[in-house]
Amino acid sequence: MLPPSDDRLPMHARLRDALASRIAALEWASGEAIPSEQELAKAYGVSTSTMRKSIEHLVREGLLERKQGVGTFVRRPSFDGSLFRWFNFEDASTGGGRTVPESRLIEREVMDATPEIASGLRLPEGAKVVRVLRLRLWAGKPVICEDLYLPHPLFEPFVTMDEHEIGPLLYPVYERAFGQVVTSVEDELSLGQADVVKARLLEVKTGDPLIVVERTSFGTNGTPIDWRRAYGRSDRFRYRVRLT
Amino acid sequence: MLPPSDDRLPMHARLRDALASRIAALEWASGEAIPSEQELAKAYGVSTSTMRKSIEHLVREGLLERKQGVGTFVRRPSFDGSLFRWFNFEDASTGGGRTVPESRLIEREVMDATPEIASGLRLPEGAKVVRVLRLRLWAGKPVICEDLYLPHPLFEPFVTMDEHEIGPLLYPVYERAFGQVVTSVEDELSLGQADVVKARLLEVKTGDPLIVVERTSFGTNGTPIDWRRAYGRSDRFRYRVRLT
DNA sequence: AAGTGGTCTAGACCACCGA
DNA sequence: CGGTGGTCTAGACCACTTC
Repeated sequence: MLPPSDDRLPMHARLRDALASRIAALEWASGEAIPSEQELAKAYGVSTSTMRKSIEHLVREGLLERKQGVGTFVRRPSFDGSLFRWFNFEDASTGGGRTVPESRLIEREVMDATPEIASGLRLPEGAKVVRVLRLRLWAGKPVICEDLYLPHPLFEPFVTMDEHEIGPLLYPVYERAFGQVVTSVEDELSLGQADVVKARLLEVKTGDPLIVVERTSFGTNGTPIDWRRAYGRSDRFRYRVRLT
Repeated sequence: MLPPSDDRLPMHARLRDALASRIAALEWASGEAIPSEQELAKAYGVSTSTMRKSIEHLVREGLLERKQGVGTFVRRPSFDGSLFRWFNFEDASTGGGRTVPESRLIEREVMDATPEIASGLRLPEGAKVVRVLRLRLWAGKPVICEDLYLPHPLFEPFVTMDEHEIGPLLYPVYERAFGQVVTSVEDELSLGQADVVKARLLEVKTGDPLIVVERTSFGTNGTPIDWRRAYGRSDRFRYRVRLT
C-alpha cells in the first residue's frame, strides 16, 4: 500500500505519502470528501492522532481542506475558483478581480540546455531539456509569456501531449502524468524588456519594460522539476506574496 | 499571565499568545533556549501535548526553532549575520554579493493618512501616521528609496529618535523601542516610474522604470505594523523569495 | 547517562454541521 | 440526532545531542 515511501520514515510521514499518492491518483475527485479520520486510522492500523497528524500535514500543503462537523475534502488547483497556490499573479487592470487564467502553448520542443537552463535545473551541462513557450491570458488579454524548461528524459512525452489534456495549470499535469509533486518554488523578480517575439505575443512594443519572474519549482526530494522565466505586462500584472 | 487573550480561545491558542508575548517582551534573547516542553506544560498546568501544539504553532510562525535533543530556541531577526529574514533584496550589479545595506533617513514627520495609507495600515480614514522617507544603499550606491508609514500615537517618538540609534534595519527598532514584533509580511510587486524626488535620490532619470514593492508587515496578533512602498533601481535590485 | 524534542497511543469530551 | 473534525489528556517509548 505504501511502496514508494521509505520504511525508516515516521509513520505519519508514510501515511502522508500514501494519502498524497491516492489523491494524486484521483481516487477522490476535487472537492470530494475522503474517509473520516477514524475510518482511515482503522484502515491503516494507526491511532487517530497519528492519522490526524498526516492529514494536518496535507492540509498545510494545500492538498486537503478540513471542515469541522462535515469532513475532509480534496483541494486541488482547478478552475473552481480560489487558489492557484503558487500563482500569486493578479490582474492589475481589473483591480485584482477573480478571472480565470487561460493558457496557450505556443511551442514545445526538445533542445540542448544552455548553461543558464542547466544551472537552473541543476543538470549537467549539455543535458537535454523540453522547452515550452507559453502565453497566459486573463479575460482574453495576454498578460504573461513564459519560457519553461523541463528535464528531458522524464518529460519527453510532454512535447506531444494533447493541449486539452494539459489544461491551464502545469503542476497538476506534472503530478498526474509524471508523478512529480511540486512542494516549493523559488522566485526571483527583476525588470526586463520585450524582445520581438514577446512583444508580439503580449501585444506591446519591442523594448517595453516587462516584469520578469524566474522560477524554479522543487519536488518532494528537493530536486528541481521545472525552471521558467516569465515575462509579465507591467500594466496587467502584479506579483503578490505573503511571507511568514 | 495571559490577559490579552480571549478566554473563549482554545487553550493552545492562548498558550501561543502567552509565549509570543513573552518572546516579544525579550524574556529570552535571540538564539536562547526557552524552558523545555515539560517545564512549560507544568508551569501552565496543561499536558505536554497541548504545550507542544502551541510551540509547533510558534515554530510555523517563525518565532521559535526546535532542535531535537537540544531544546527550543528563540528565532528573531537581528543584526548577527545571515538573515535579513524578509529582506530578499539582492544587489544585481555585484552578482548578489553579501554587502551590508546602508540606510539613510531623509525625512520624518507626522501627517494625515491618505485613504491608501489608511487602508494599508487598516486604520480609520483621517488617522494620523508617522511618515518616513528612506534611502537604502548597497556598497555606497543608492538602490532602494522607500516611503514608509507607521501608526501615529504609538510610533510618534520615532520622528525624533537619533538616526544612529535606529540603525539600518527597522524591525529590530520596532521591537526594542516599541515592543512590536514583526511576524509576517505581505509584498506586492509591480512596475513604476521615478518621480523627481526618487530620481534624484536614486540617481536615475525622471520617468525611468523602477521596481515597486508594496509591503505591509504584521505583528503577533495580525495587526499591521508598518506599510511601505519601496522603489528599487531595476539595474541594482532583484527580489527573491522561496515559497513552501 | 541525562535531558531534550519526536513519535505514537487510546482514549475522553466538545463544537459544529446537516438531515 | 448522529457523524464529523477540534481539543485535550496522561502517559509510553524512541532518536538525538551533550556531557
